[in-house]
Amino acid sequence: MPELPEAETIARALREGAIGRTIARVRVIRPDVVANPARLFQRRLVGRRILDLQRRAKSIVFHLDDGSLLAVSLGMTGRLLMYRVGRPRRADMPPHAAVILETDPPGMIVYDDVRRFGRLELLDAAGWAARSAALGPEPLEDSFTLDVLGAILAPSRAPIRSLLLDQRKIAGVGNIYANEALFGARIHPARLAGTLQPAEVRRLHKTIRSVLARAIEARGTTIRDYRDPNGDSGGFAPRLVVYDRAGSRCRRCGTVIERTVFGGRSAFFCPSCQPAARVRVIRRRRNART
DNA sequence: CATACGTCCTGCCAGC
DNA sequence: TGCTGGCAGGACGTAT
Repeated sequence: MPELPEAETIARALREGAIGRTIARVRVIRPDVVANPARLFQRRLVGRRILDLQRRAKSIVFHLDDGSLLAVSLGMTGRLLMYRVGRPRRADMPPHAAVILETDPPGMIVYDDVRRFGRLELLDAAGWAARSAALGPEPLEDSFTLDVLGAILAPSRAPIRSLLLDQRKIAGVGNIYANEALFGARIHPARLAGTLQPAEVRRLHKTIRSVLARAIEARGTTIRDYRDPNGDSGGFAPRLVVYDRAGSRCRRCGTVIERTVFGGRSAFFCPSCQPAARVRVIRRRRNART
């Protein structure tokens, strides 16, 4: 569930509370969320000090004092909860705690995940570099220019919504913000990426960045499960214009928002503001090879 | 190579 | 009230 803005919100909050702490004890309650063998994961983590926290795509990355990195991918329902002083009372423990890091000074960082699609992975610097290299550019960085987006879209035959979800192409965009950015750019989600006109690419470049930035300002979107490390919901849900609004009226034109499914995921759009692809001539070039 | 689809897992909610 | 089917913010592996 959590996409770039939610992961960024979590990383920022943990920067406040977790940097400088030493991991004193590691409890792996649900080994299936740990990518490493659980014993190894525990042994390597205990005694490490947290030097820094970063976000990459939808992952939160702990930088540890031996040069290793702990990458946390939240899946659909993962949460990183921070208890700055001591430990929560039993009744206040999150119900689906999967991994618990007890810290010194006394405190806790709890990874909680109902569905357990998330993963915690401890990597050395080279391992993390390889993972990061497999991901596309960060859409909020200055290096993510209009030309960079154009070069990603042009050769693709995938529906634009599917392409936006492909982390190897662009990092951090998930289903909520893909749909929101496409509405802002007035592009139907099923349009084939390579068929977008220059003006449409320009609009999309702008709306991808603006919707992500505004969502970070609002501390993320909570549809149901998302919480920040303090347990608080994000504030962006009321600003969603199409996601999860099928049957409601478009805020721009009043047309009823529709929902359709492709690539196994829901797409939401305003059929009036985001018209389907024009009937287009199918151009097929004869291939030289068989 | 690129794209499409099923799968992992639990809980919630609408509809009957 | 209780049950059932559908659906969920992700991403990996396999098929085509």
